[in-house]
Formats: sequence, C-alpha cells, structure tokens
Amino acid sequence: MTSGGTDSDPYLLVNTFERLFAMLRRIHPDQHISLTAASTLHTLETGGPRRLSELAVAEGVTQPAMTQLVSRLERDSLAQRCAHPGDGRVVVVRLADGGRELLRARREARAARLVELMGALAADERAAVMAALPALDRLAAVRAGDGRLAAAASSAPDR
Amino acid sequence: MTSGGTDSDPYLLVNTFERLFAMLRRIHPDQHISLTAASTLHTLETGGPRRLSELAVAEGVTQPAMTQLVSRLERDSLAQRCAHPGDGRVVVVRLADGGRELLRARREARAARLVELMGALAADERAAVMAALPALDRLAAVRAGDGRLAAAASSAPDR
DNA sequence: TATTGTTATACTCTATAACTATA
DNA sequence: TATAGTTATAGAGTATAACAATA
Repeated sequence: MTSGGTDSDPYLLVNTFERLFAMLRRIHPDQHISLTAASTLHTLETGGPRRLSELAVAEGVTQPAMTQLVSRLERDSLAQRCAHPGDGRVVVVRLADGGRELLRARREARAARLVELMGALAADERAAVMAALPALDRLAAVRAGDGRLAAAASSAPDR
Repeated sequence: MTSGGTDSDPYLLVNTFERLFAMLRRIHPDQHISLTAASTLHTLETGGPRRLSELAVAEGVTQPAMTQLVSRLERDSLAQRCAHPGDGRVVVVRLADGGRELLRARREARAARLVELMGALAADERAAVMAALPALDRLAAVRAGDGRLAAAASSAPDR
C-alpha cells in the first residue's frame, strides 16, 4: 500500500469517494426518478416553495432544464406550479403530496439499504463512519457555483 | 452522541450520504463525460480488457446501453473494440491512450478539489474523515447485483 | 438452439439559442 | 431594456424488443 505519512492522501480520498459514489448511485433500483429530481424535491421539502429560477441555481442546472423537470414533476403529481402574487412573470414551485410521499419512501428504502450494508461492517468500522458524519456533512455543504463551504452545516438551503 | 445506544442513526446516515453524493456529483464541471463512462474507463484501467457484456454487468447497464457507450468511447479515442481470438461473437474492449489520459486528468482535478474542500475543515474533522476511509471503502465495495459486501476491501488501482 | 452483440424505437435529462410575456 | 420562463433543437444516456452473426 502506498498509504504513508502524509496527512490526507488525496488519491486514497478521491478513490474512496469515487467508489462510494458509485455504490450510492446503484442504491436506487426501485426509484424511477433522477438524481436531480430527487434533489429538487428535497430542496422544496426542506426549504419550502421556490421560484423556478432559484431551483435551477440550487440544483446547478439551466433554467430550461428546470422548466422541463418541473413539467415532469407536475405531470407526475410530485410538485405544482403556482402564480406569484405581485409578479406575473414568476413561477413558484411547491411540493405536492405525491412528492412528499415519494421522498419518504425513497428515504426509507435507502436508509434500510445503508443500514443493511453497515451491518456488514465491524463495530469499530461503523463507529468510524458515524464519527466522520459531521465532518462529511460539512464537506458536502459546498455550494453549486463556488468552491466554498456553506456557513451552516444543516441541510437548510439558506437564502 | 449517536455512537451510543442505537448505534447508527439511519436518517443521519442517509441524509449525510445524500448530501455528499450531491456534492460529488457537482465536482466535475470540466469533465464532459458521464458517470458511467468514467466508471467504465476506470474498470478497464484497473481490470484490463473486458468483454462488452462483462462491462455491461459490471456497470449495471444493459447490453445495448453498453454497446452505445463503447461506440461513443471509441469515437472519442478513449477505448477500442478488439476481436476475440477464438470466438467471433465476442467483442473485447480495451482502454485507449486517450482514456488513460482522461482518467489521469480527471483524478487529478477531483483530488485537487477534494483537498481544497478538506482544507476548509478543522483538523479534527479531517482526521475523522481520514479515519473513516477504510470503512467507507468497505462500504462502497458492494457488488452491482446483490447487496453483499465484496470479499476484498481494496480495489486498489492507484498508481 | 443458445450466446453475443447490434439495431430500432422511445423516453429522460441536459444544454444553447430563440422566443414570449411581464416588469 | 431587463427579467422570468418557455419553446425549439440537438445530443447523451438509458431501456425494451427485434434482429444478425457466431457457436
């Protein structure tokens, strides 16, 4: 192994994250919903209704892409378009009941799967993962555009 | 803390991983290559030439999808189709020089970005992340099909 | 007949550019 | 003119079903 004395071995880090990423990507066989769609619903759930353009920025996609995504979400009763009182140009998107239920089911399924996988680890390995969660959460709090960490660790989408 | 009674809080775990996943998904602005494409190239690099159908299974996509992906990789000089000596039906896919170089550049860029992000953490947070890497690597070693952990922890390609 | 891969078709998801409606 | 959103168009990426070639 090449792991030696350096503080944080970049390649060990990046390789592990790559592999973890690939694993997480395969954990949703039953969910016929895209990553961006799930993330958008999550943003709507935690942060409440948002303008379509705000959602586009938050999810790191273009406005036309978000227009289409919202159209699909609306067609599937996962979200709703609402009018903005005071500005006729603005479209406000809000979570629909179907979206809330889908998030719940999806979260449940993924949690169950992760717990199952965690069960295959040794106790000290589990402890190491749990101990790293706060730091990983902070690490994950990078904004779409720039490379800085967000101020708060909470998943609340600020603004 | 949560390291006590019920061991691993499933929702803390799943939420953190979701957020980490979303972060990692946004770390490749310069790479105009899909996740599956990158993963396929990585598989070819670490495991050597493979049958097209083997690649499809390894990456968790259908055979037609892999056919198209390989066609794009070949068009972009990232991989090559070769004949199988002895079985005329089989297509063997191997990494091309362009693919090797792309992997290198991609790995470099992502490592640099992750190191940059790690630098924003406190020392003890960095330590917690590094301490969890072996366990995370094991966690990531889930096979495409079933839900079990692979026998060997380290896919250790590296360089 | 079984296996390996490709082609045909359709849908999601994304981007850029052009357009509409409102401010 | 500027802003918010949509439509038009193109391409990647995926799936299922039908097909061709080889074993």
